[in-house]
Amino acid sequence: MTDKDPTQAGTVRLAIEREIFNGLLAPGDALEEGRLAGRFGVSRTPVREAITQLAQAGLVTKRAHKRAVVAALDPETLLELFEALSELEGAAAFLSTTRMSEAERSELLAIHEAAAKNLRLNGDPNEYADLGFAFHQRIVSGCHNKVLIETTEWLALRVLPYRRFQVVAPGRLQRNQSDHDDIISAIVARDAAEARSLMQRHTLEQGDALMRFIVLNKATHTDFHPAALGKEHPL
Amino acid sequence: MTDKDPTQAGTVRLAIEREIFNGLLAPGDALEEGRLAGRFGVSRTPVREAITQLAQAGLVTKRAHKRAVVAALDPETLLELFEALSELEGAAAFLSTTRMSEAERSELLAIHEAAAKNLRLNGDPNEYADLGFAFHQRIVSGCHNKVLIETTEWLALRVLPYRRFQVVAPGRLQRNQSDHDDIISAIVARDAAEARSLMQRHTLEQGDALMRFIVLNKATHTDFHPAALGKEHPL
DNA sequence: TCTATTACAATTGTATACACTTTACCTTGA
DNA sequence: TCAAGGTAAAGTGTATACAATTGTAATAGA
Repeated sequence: MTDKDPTQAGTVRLAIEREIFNGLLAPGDALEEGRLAGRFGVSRTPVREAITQLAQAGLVTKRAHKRAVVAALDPETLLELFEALSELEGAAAFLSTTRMSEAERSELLAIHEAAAKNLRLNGDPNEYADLGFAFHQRIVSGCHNKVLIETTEWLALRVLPYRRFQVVAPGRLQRNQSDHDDIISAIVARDAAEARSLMQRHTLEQGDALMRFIVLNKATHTDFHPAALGKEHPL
Repeated sequence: MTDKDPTQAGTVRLAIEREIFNGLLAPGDALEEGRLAGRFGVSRTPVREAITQLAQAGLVTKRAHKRAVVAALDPETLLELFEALSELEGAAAFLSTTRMSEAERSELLAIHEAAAKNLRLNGDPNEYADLGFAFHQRIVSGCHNKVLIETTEWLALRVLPYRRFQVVAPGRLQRNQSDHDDIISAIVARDAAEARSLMQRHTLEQGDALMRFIVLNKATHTDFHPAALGKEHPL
């Protein structure tokens, strides 16, 4: 994901990505090329190129002669993202069950153990969230299909800020860990079909839980913006 | 996919896409900004922006200070693309089975019938290929999940030129139609799980068939470029 | 003859200037 | 007061000029 792009356009793109993820730039905010150019100390050209890239990645929306704005994830789109992501992660789990190397499998187990320990000892919830992301990411990368990995991470990138909300939802962490337990069991037992099914349901459930969270808090999509969900993510 | 982008950058992007698909630009060909600008009668700026978009879409590869080149789909990547695509199209078929409206279903059936008729009467193979694409596309769009649709079409775009090869592979058309028959049956019977399974296997089989075709013809990836597979596609 | 170094050409990356479109506000008339 | 039109301001789209980097070929040395 973090490609070493020495050009200013690449640097600016990463900077804007960061600001989107940690809440400095909220969904709906306008991205004015001139203003950003001034803030980053470059001309409009690399800023413009960065925005084009972000638009292609779906993080910002851009229409001709209109200001680019940070993509607003309305509840419907968010649900669609989780649905699509659940299929992709499920597929990855299916393939990973048989394709992961021993080293990859043991690394996955180590991450899972660390998460369990964090939960037992009431550790830092943000650290647990990071381990959770690592868990998903390792299962995805274990499928050894670059296209599938890239596609999955591309979608995961867009829901990442929202996925983190789990840390503030009561009971979600335990439920999350329990799901991970089952997925690990299926993978260890080399039951690929079961791993797919569990993984898919797990990701879908994350989306549903997020939707319930939104409804219960009568929140608009800006209200559950990452900035409102506790500490920012050290990307 | 075909957004009405009135800017020159958008126009140039579509023009380059066309040239990639119909073989004027073969994988590995360099995309020189200045030369393209001259050919299209615009300055380098919109050309550059178009290339950036194409790079983000995966159709061309671009590294800092290096010339952008048309993405070469080596056999491994091609196989990965089909594997990922099979999962996405399978998922779409699963969802479409229960989500398609009556109108959408009957339209799908009409396309399938037209393809069958074309095959019975030994019609134009290129027309059959178009109907085949329409068949897949309708099943995908029937899932009513914009994110899933966009993601699937994004991958399908990259294999589109190669997928067409079926028209010259002996026996593929009949086998293809037979698969479509089964998929239609599952959808009509509202058997979502079966539709997913069949659709996934079908797309995967298309990839495998393409690989066999490559091996049998001892062809490099440039040899089975669309330009060598008969008439170009009127995109 | 082969290799390394260096200068030059070709191409990309960036800045700046300007044209066109959109937006917002203000004026004018009913 | 409100609506409609126009005008100015803001912002994006494009062209062009220049800087920085890379590819290449020629030359010098072993």
